[in-house]
Amino acid sequence: MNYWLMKSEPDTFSIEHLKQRRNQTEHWDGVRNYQVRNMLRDDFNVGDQALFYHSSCPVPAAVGIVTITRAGYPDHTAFDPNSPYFDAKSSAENPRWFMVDVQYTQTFPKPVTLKAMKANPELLASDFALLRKGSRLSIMPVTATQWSIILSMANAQHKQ
DNA sequence: GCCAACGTTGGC
DNA sequence: GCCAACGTTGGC
Repeated sequence: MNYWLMKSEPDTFSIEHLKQRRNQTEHWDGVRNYQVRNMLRDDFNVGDQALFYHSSCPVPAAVGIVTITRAGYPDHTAFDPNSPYFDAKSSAENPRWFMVDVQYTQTFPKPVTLKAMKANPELLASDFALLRKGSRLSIMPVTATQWSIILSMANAQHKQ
């Protein structure tokens, strides 16, 4: 099983939105980057867990956990001419873009902010993809070590 | 295959 | 709103 970090702009789709969806589940559509596409298509497994990360907002932070309930399958928004994610070069016969399903699992008592992560020497030493200069991927892998550091940060913040 | 121009991301 | 960093596009 793998760990991931998945970015979303909370104005568009926050962890609260996910929590309110039917079955607290939603497909993660709209990825239009090949590196991320490859991860969605090839590396996501049912049961994987991901940090839900709020980006492009006042306090960028990992705000909770989601669980992967369906592995990579074609992103149908690419087939819809009315969708902002439409891509004429993607077809049902030869899909170019993929998505997974995620289910709400947990909201952290307090978000683990980007600022706090940058201030954590262990995370910095672990070469965390999120903290790499110029890192812009909307989905990135998280190691088991990084995962446990971030969860312990979430819990430590809770105890304060 | 190179690379300039352009678009996007995302923190600040 | 700014801008650094990166990805994509398309002319050559």
